[in-house]
Amino acid sequence: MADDLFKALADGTRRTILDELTEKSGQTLFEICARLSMKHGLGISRQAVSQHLAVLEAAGLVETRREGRYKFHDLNVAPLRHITERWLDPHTPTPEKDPS
Amino acid sequence: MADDLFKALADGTRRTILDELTEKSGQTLFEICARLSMKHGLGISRQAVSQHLAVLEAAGLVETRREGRYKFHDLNVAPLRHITERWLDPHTPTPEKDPS
DNA sequence: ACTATAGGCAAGTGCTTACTTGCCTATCAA
DNA sequence: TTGATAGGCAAGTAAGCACTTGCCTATAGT
Repeated sequence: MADDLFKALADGTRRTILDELTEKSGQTLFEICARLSMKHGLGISRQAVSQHLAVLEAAGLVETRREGRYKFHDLNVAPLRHITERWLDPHTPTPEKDPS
Repeated sequence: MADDLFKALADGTRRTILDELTEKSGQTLFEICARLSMKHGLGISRQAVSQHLAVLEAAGLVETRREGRYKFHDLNVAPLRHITERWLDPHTPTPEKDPS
């Protein structure tokens, strides 16, 4: 749960994708590919981006909706809100389950 | 910079170490090893913990001070404070440098 | 001096992961 | 129906990472 979230954030390309979705939510896979290539000079294949989006979706950071042949990707920042609380607020520690 | 931080947080054992340092700051390597083993049932070698601490230190999350043959590890939560701001506050996006 | 304790260094191993390549399905426009 | 566009699936590769093993240094107690 928390593991998926931190693992998703561990990759720089995925964080850049979150940046792009922050700037404009509801983008398609191809739109994200184009932006990564144009704005960030990332020479990355469509499948690689697709796999990154799957990781972000598994972490709950991205939600998708299908419309015809398009699939739109929306950002969900809710999981990000309290991920650092367990260390920033020493009064109410929320120890994680031992890593499995 | 931000990459080191997120990479450091990506591992569950390292997050548990941060939990332990939150509970009691200024622990030695052996003390941390003992706690991981006792409280969390982690069968992990001293060197593994040492390497985790090095990663946390590179990320700025842990600071160390030597005293005689002891080396104490202190938690520094400052880097954690604003890591999600770039996505939580859409008005002032802080786009990361392209991943190197 | 000898021994125990606290820690560091470096090479090796096996699993994970980011990425590619190739092919396949589905929707829309002509 | 044909062709183009948007996306998915699966196997393979190469690099990264967590962890171990073995040995070495330094401080402290006897």
